[in-house]
Amino acid sequence: MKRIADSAVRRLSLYLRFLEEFESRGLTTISSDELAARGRTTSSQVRKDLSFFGSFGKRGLGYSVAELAARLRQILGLEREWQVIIIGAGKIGEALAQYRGFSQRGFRIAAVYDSDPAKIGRRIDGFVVRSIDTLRADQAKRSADIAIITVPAEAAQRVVTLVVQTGIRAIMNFAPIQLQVPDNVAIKTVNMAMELEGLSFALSNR
Amino acid sequence: MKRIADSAVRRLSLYLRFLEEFESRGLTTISSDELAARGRTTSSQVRKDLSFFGSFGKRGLGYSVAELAARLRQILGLEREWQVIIIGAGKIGEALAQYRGFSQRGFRIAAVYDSDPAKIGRRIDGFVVRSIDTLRADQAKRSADIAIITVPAEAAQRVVTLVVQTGIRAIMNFAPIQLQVPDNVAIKTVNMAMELEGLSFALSNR
DNA sequence: ACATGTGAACTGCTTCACAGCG
DNA sequence: CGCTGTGAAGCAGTTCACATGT
Repeated sequence: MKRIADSAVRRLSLYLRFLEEFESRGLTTISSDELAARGRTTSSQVRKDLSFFGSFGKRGLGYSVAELAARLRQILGLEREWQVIIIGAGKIGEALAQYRGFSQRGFRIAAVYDSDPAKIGRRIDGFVVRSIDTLRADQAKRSADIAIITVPAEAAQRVVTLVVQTGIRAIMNFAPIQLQVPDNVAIKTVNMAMELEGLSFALSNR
Repeated sequence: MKRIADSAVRRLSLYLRFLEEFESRGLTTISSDELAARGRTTSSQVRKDLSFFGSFGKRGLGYSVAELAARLRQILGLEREWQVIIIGAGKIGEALAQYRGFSQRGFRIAAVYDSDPAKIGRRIDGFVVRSIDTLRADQAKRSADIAIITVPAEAAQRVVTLVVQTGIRAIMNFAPIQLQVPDNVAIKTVNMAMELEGLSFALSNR
């Protein structure tokens, strides 16, 4: 099976959002053209993206909203609930711990960790902050699927190495640093300062 | 002038980070090979990216660390300070308001806004939350450059339209929704749930 | 008639390879 | 001789255009 582009997966997520929106408005059928308009892309793009996984549409008619949404959830792995842990109980970790957008989509926050004794044991948004030292033992019984890293840059690589050792295979990194992980671990880095620099560049070059 | 790829601009930001790291270690010269190794790319990629803006290297030698860093700062528009406002004083807005990674790079948080009377006037991390109703008047005298949107999805489009009206030409959006802006406005959307879905996809397809 | 699904064409980013210069 | 700068080649992602099914 040929590898699908990262950008295509992002678009699938988008399409799913739009389908849910259409579904809640009571629409039962949608064309690639309508999906494209909603997502600022082209109808060919939509059809190509979908055709990668099969043929879900009816010629002359379009796609069944419910059916396509279900298929996308399946493709994206959203039929099950994923257990997520947050490492780093600073402001950003705290914000993510209570972010409703995650649980809404089946990402369940299982625990929040930190290494700072002043934070361990504190309660934030319903979670008692646990010591990072308990992570390994916790994972042995609970086994979370995804780790969100919100520790300072200096600590990030050490934390990620530990996280990978406990068997976690997917990481979302908010530390402004490029992390080394084995090939079989998926990692997405969100570097907010870098995004701002992109805007700075855009402002400076017009 | 040919348009440069978005991915290339991201890499320039990365290179600058590495250069600063090298600089602090006292290195004065660096080759495209060494930069590439640090950034998980290739030396040709590095040279191509840089050659887009001129020739900064010395053949047989490499690049002057200080000179290249300065040139990148100039290219990225980081020689000046940018005024940033945050709209939405929820947990995420609050986390960003105090995030040191921004000020470190010359992005100065000028104000935090919200529309909730319960939040307006409250002090968070040194900022008194201002009413969104004062934004237009504030902008007339202060004129921020960049707006970070951390309001709920339902409010985001309305807020962005207002922000654009006040003359802001760069937006970083954390609301999980695709926003409409005029062509002359730069916008970067960070959709954290969508990033997690990318990880979910990766976990489901191995 | 309408909208999908898909090869083929195209566009643009990345990698290669080497001439050019220090 | 080493490393840059850059055309040319290669590759991946996007768009086109049309045959196909309903």
